[in-house]
Amino acid sequence: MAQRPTFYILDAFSLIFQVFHAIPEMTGPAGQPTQAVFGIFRDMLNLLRDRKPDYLAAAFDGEGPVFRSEIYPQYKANRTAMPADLVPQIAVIRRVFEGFGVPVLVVPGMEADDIIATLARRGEERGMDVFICTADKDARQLLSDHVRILNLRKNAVIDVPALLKEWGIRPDQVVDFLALTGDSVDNVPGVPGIGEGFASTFLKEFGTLDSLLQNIEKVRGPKKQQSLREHAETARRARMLVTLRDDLALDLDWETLKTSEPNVDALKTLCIECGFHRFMSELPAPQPAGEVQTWVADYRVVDTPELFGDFLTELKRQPRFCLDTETTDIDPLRASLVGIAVSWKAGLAYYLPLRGPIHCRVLDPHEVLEALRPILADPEVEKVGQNLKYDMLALGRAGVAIEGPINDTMILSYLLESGERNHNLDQLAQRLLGHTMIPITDLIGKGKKQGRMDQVEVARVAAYAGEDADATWRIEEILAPRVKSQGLWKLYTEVERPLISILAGMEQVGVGVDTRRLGELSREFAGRLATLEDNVYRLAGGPFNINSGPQLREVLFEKLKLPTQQKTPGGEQSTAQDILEALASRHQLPALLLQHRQLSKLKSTYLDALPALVHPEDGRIHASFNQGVAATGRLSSSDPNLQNIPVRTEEGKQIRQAFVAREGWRLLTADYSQIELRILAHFSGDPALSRAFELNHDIHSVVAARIYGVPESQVDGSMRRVAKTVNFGVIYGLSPYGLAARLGISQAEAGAFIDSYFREYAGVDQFITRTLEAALAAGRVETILGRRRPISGIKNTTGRNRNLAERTAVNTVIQGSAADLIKMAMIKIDRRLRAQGLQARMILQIHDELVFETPENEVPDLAALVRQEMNTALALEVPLKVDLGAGINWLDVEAIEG
DNA sequence: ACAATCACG
DNA sequence: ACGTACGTGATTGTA
Repeated sequence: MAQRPTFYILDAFSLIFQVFHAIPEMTGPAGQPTQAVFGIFRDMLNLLRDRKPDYLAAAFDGEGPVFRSEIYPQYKANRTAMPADLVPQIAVIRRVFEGFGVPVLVVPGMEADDIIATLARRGEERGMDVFICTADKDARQLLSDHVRILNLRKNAVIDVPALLKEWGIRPDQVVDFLALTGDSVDNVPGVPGIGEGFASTFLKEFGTLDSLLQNIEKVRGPKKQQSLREHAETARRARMLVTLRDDLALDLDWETLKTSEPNVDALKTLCIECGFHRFMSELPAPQPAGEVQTWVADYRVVDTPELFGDFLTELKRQPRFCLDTETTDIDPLRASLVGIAVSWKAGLAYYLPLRGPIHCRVLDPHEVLEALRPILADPEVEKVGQNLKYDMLALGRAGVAIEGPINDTMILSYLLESGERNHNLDQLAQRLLGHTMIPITDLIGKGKKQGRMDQVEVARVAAYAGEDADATWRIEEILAPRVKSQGLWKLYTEVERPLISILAGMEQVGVGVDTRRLGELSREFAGRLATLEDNVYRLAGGPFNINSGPQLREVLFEKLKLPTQQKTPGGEQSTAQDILEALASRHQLPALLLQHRQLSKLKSTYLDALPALVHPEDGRIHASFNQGVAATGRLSSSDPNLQNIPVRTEEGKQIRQAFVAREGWRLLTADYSQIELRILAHFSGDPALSRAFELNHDIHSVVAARIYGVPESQVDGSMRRVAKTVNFGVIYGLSPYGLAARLGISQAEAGAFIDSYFREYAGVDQFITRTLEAALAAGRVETILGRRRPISGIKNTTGRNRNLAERTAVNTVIQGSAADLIKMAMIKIDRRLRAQGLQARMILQIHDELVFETPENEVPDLAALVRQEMNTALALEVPLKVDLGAGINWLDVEAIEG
């Protein structure tokens, strides 16, 4: 059967508003707002690439009065004027459509919806498969066998069966459905008291709105009856408003609606104007013949002893150089060296092959490493690299250390753009040099049949590795001056840079793991899970996959008819923890599900996953501590994440028994007590808060006493719990809604607590105001050591982006300053450990906690040293407090009194 | 690849 | 009138 041609109709304003609100504020090089342009650009790229439409059109609303306003003057009256940031973007978006060759349709006095309806009908009549790209619910009345709705952002298609599933109705019932429920987006009224659920039930029973209104007496519930009687006329009128016209007299030339080649030049110009560098490489057609980006590159393979001798002579003359190691594995602690690339001048690099395919010439690894050793350790020679921690570990494994001054482009980039998650070389090269790097997949492939670097021709590895070293060198020359001129050099040289080798050391040492204990716990949990499953199936009336969201939803909300509480961002009924906890009072099943969830999470994420990550050579786990990820300045941990080992529940805690010190050694833990609240006290200078810390009082009880207005002796557990939640709220960005949700109280009550808190702690209120003012003025916030994070959206005059921006601003100052503090402590402790010649090693960092492994007899010395350095890492206006403990594993630690 | 969920600070 | 607590990473199921 012949494929039907496809016709994609874009509801321009629907898409524009959708992306405008979904994407955080963005600005182009000239400071102009660009996020809606960006979103539409991306949608167009995706649409053309993934769906390859045969026909395309974009519909805009026409100028002039709309016939619906004549039926109902308030139509769309609740729409605020278009946001000021969006207005200038519309013209640019029209250029985007133009550039991609999308015909734009506008009919005076007609809304885009009616144009779309007409296009859809006509397309269907011509035998096309029509897809309407819109977020508008009205469009659902147009659904048919060959007309569907495509949500571009979710890439989800709504068709007739999907409509039946969601609303329980046919397309011809959609207008009646919307007439009942109303449509707040267009200010179509609807019948009060009738939501989607009732509308669906009524239409299933009565078929149409008219039939329903004629049989109001048969409707169950007197209130519903009355509301229907009172608002019958409104509903009839609403139906007229939502009914789309599919009979406009459009003079269509189908030839012009055919998808045409994009105008790459025009789109490129637009990308440059808007600063969309990442799109440049995704544009379909090749570069125009005229100018060619020149990447002058001279990459030399050093594969004979003579060449290596010459290379070494040159290298020794360099005060600084860039290096990049090529290995067999992305995990440096499991990797073997394949080669080393070196550069000290833009456009020039040398590659030293150490391993390769059998027919390729390589150098003697031992000789190369021995020759490099003194240079890599030379305190006078600066080593530049991208993610040097990797090279330190990979070379460390081969017995060679990188010491002395270093310079890391990944970290430089992170300090400049802490909000960016990607500081990898490919992106930096693209952004800063306009150069597209050779993808690693060109060499080793991808997916299942991925090869290894040592099986690739030396010449090809040399081109790849040379480019890496060369690009890194060039990037350092751009970024280092920027970091200096931005006033971030001190933070770089005194905190981030020294931290690199400390983290490498922590990863290299790793942590001991008792895999037998993990196995025992896994078997124990498996047994408990089996029992739980039996009971779950019995209560559910049959077996199903408890881990499957859709299956679980069916059991809870359809089979057992439990009330649905809340939807996920994707529009599904949520089965998250708090929902199940609320449902536990109505049925036995949710409580069992919660237990099952907890145990299966612990088993799969920790008990069963950790043993696989134990290193075969030393039986320890070597996680990564990532320095360039968290936007606030925190570290993160991965492979495995050792910063989220369970501690909050009894079941979870047991897993910590499996993290052990070696024979005769101890684990020593040191955590900052209430670090974020102390930092809040420091910044706010609030006397009440500061005094509580000076007197070493229980902060949650103190706050409880003040917000309840009672003496501390009268604070009970539940008051303390409320105060604790409020305290956390202040750090995260307090709102009545959020506090109410967490405490299970009304927003009004939550608001009262917040007011009370800010009355008692006026300094905190002022700190928040100050922070927001500074954020608004500078577009960014700063931590105690001057680490910066841009706050986008803070200038929005309305809406949720603004609120999010404000919460982010306040939280970043506190969380980021705490991160600065513990980083300082790590550096000072590391120095003291070396200076005093202790054998103890720092092995973990968990945001406000450090874990060390130490010979038992060094415990007292280490404890004193750690306490002192942590307490004095930075001079704050309030005292710091550190809790210490030591034990043979991470669970059974005994407190060390200071 | 993405969404939902949940482990931690 | 909206919908949020901040910051991470891993696992699972599903498309």
